Amino acid sequence: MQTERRPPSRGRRPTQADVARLAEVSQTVVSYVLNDIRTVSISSETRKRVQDAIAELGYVPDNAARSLRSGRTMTIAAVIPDITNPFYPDLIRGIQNVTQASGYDLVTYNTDGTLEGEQRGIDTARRGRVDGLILNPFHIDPSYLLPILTDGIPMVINGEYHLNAFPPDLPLDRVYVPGDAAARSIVDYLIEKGHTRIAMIAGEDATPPREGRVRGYRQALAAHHIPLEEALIRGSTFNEEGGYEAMRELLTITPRFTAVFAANDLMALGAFIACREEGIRVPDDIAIAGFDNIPAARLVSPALTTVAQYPERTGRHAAEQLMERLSGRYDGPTRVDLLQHDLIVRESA
Amino acid sequence: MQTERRPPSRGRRPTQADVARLAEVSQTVVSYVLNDIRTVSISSETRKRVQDAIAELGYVPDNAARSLRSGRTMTIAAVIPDITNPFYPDLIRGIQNVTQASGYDLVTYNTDGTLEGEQRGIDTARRGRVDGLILNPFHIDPSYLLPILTDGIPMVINGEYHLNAFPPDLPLDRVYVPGDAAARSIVDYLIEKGHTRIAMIAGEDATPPREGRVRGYRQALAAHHIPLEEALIRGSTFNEEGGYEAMRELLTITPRFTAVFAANDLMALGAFIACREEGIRVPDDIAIAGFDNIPAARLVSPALTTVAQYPERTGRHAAEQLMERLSGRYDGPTRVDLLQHDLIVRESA
DNA sequence: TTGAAAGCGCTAACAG
DNA sequence: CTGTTAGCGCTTTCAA
Repeated sequence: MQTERRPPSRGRRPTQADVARLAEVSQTVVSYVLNDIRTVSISSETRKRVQDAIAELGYVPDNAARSLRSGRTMTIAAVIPDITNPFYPDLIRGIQNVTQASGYDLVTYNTDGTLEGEQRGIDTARRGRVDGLILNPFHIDPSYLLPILTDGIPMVINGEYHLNAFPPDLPLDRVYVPGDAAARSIVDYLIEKGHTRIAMIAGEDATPPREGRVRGYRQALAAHHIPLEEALIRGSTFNEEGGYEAMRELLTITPRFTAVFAANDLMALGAFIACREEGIRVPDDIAIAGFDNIPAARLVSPALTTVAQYPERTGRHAAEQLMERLSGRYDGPTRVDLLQHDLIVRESA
Repeated sequence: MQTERRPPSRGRRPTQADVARLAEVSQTVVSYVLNDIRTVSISSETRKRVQDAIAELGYVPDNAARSLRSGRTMTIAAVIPDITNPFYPDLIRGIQNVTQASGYDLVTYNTDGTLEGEQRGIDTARRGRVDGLILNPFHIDPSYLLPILTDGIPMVINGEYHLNAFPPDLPLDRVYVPGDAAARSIVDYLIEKGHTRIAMIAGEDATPPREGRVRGYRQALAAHHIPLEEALIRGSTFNEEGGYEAMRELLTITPRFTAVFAANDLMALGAFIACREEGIRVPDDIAIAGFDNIPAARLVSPALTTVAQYPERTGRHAAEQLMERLSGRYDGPTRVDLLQHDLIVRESA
């Protein structure tokens, strides 16, 4: 019985049943051939008949049916804040390099750095029954993740997200560059270069990257007995506009600071633009340092001094952790892997 | 009967049947409440009982089952060559802006500019029964797309892909910047600045963007009676490395040309690097022009002269065309929309 | 206003 | 080596 009304122009796609009919075998055999099951053996003659029928009909398996039945989707989801920040495409590419090799599909959710976006990404992921998740959470409450983990869906979190209250036996792993240590290394560098009044363009309020990097900034100042001026720390969105706005506001402060540390490169580039508009020379009047080492960092003028992260490697690592969980090769407690970062001295500071 | 073996750690997720049991209604009613069907009316008391049960169990609908039954996935796919080229994240963002507003999910497939990647993206999309596709094809044979279109799955193609042989009544639309006109505008500009020997870094062989832009380059030279030197046209991949390699090869040619037109900005930036290494001044010794106007273009030094495309707008437009098809608001013949481009003169040429 | 029942296309246990 | 059969979770028709 054909109970539902189909959209008018959509022709019916061939199913395994159609293939079976044409090849004069049962539907089961079609499934066997398709999935290359080795617990049963199919005569090569039958296999050929099936394959011919598949080709003739242009049959393509239906993933919805397949995953409904098998409970697996062969898909993992990556939830990231901003695809237009060059950091994330590299991360995605790293993830994809390993998921693809394992036959997994990757779907990407862009949250725009909002709580709603994160919820939507995670919800949709859950509804879509993805087999695993890679998350860059900014705002989501950890409790939101718990049901997914207890369902047994493995997850890798990239970033210094606070979920210490979680039991250790969940299928959860973590990878991140320690933001405080990395920030300390670059602020230390600025201090060594003689700067004592160093502003910070901190990024969006109450987000893990901001918090780690601000902590490092504070630590570096404290270690050198430089008094902290809260007014020199400026929030903004993590993009070029945010950096531009923050810099404009900072430039109204007198007497003027001599260096700025921006919590990411995009914001540092925005600060460049603000300086250019004001006729402020970088690094002579104000030194500017960034964070991430996006490809543009070495191409701008002056080339940007920054802390390198390795997003492609990060993505690969996160995906590998996930694949180990998915394949059952690892089934232990939460792993926490700290990733490499490097101070990259160029011209801007 | 529970015939299959579940992955050990995965707890069973609540289903509509569980909700129904708890709320003491039939499963049907749960579905009604969930989908807010208005052809039937549910008493507000029943509705409340159902909603409470949903909350209590943390029920989340299963998309695989839903789309298996309904034939709709509420998902569209975008197939793009290279997520790390800043052009594409902007395109994606534009697409997402409109799909999200219509309640559609977006999944992105990265092809790495390969035929296999395109096939994989399209196949997976088809298997996954996405409701629509936005494609940036480089290599795929048009015949590969035909069964999808005749199945009634609408598609928007971004780029000057040759499928003139297609019947006009397929659910297919096209949006693109005419590569030849855009390339002509910038090569014309170079010629007006006095350049007569202009090299071209053309990008990957036999791809639509390359072909359109090379055509424009040839047209501009011809219009000014400048003889074409094939040796000055150099292929490469559409990224920074490709531009770098191509430029190094071009620089071995004597006597040297005075300007280069790169078929995208990433390649132009690679050419910058090659020049820097050789101590060649831009634009004094060699002028360099790009294509795309990626964000980095105005930040590099010298700032890059280029042709602006508007990927965010392009994505939005493509997605709107698709949504019109999907909603039935449009059901006519193929639409072809040409998009705006602008010559952006900066410092590099 | 509610419920029963069919069945989307597929996998996998089991029987032959 | 091949077939029969149940049922994944859901939407939708039809009946009450």
